[in-house]
Amino acid sequence: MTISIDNFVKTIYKQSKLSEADTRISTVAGILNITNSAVTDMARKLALKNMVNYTKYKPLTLTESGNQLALKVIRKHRLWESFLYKTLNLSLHEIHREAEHLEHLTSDFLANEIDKYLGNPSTDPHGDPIPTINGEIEKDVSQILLSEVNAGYTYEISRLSSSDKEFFNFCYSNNISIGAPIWVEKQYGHQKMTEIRIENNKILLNQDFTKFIYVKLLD
Amino acid sequence: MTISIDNFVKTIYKQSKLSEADTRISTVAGILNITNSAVTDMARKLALKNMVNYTKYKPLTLTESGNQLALKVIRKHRLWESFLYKTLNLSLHEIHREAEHLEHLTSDFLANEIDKYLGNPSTDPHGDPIPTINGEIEKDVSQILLSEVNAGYTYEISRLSSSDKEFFNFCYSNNISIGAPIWVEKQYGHQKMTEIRIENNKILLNQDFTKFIYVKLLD
DNA sequence: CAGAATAGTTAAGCTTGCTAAAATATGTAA
DNA sequence: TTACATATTTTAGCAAGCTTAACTATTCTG
Repeated sequence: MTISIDNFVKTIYKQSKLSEADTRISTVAGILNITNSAVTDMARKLALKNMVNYTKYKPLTLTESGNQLALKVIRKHRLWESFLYKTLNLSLHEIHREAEHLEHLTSDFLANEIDKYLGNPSTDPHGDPIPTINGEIEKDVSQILLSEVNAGYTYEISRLSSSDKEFFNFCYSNNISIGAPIWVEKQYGHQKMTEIRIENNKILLNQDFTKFIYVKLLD
Repeated sequence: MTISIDNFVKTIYKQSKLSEADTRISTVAGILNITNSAVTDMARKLALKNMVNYTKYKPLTLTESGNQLALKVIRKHRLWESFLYKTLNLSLHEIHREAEHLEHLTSDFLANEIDKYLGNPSTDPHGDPIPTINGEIEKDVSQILLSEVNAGYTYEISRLSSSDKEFFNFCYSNNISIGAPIWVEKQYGHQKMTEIRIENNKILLNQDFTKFIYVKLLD
């Protein structure tokens, strides 16, 4: 497996979680920053290798072995993030940036040694779950995207699932961090905005934020 | 810079230290496990990029910028070895194997963070010097290859500069480790063998070992 | 110093992972 | 339901990093 293939299946994996219907050629091309034809090309090649299901003009999906590869890459990514965070004390943005590269040249052996060192953590510093060595990933159904929660309740932030520097800068400045309690004041359906109250500050978040923040209902 | 280029300049750098005259196309090809024509090809391309000095039929040498790139790669390699050794407690053979991959996808930023974490070490766990961020590398003239020392003196082992698993297995079994004192009984010039005494055991080492073990004279 | 052995070069060709441009299919709005 | 906009596919082509095979230069040996 090459770095290109790693990134290709990882992208399909993640995009499928967001929207199966929108895991289309042009969407994947946009994320990977390559042309549509390069994506069509790769999709065909990976279909031959039984990693991807490809039907002309249809959204892309992963086969079971494509799925397992994606989970392996994500596992390595999140283990690196955890490891660099713990040892070197880098920021959430920096660990992502470095892990994005290291994930591709990491042996299963090394990933497992890092996992052992960390005590087999279930999540990384962003709160994202770390797939196990067997390719299982925990789906915590109690976690909901902030863009989709009901207004009028208090929640606890459980994941900051972004990779963008500005995102984390904003979160840091506004005390949006994992474990912090927030009150959801109102959801503006049409404008796709969410009004929250955190430490007595009122903040209006758009989907650039609320699609990356997961919360749990506090009872 | 690509992984191929990293490995190419690293190989020329290391081979040049062993023997400038024998830093030839076929020698480099043998080390990289590619054909002579692939080496000629790459040498030409890197000559255009001003990394390598290439004259037909002559040994390869690095330009100043090729040298700097090689030192950067070696720095990252040795920092990774040191970091994995310290945190994960891997063996000398394992750290080499993993660093061999990681060195290529490591940002200067990350290398510097690792360096800071380790307290700017001057050598890695093999005893090999770590180039500085400015591309300087310490040459300790008091260190001599075991293949070249005079018999009849006691030395201290200062470097085990190999990457071979069997090499380290043998060293481990015979208490050959950094810091250990050894008595050099005899040098057999013709057969290229060295007879040493370590912890009252007499061992005859050939050049597969003595070309990778550096020692310092104990006074 | 000739000739053989060895090393190096050149040429042609392959795969991977892309791009650009042209052709075609799909979806949508009038 | 046509017509257009958009998405996708197809075709041609390129650079990197290789290989194999044929050819040529260098070096070693007798």
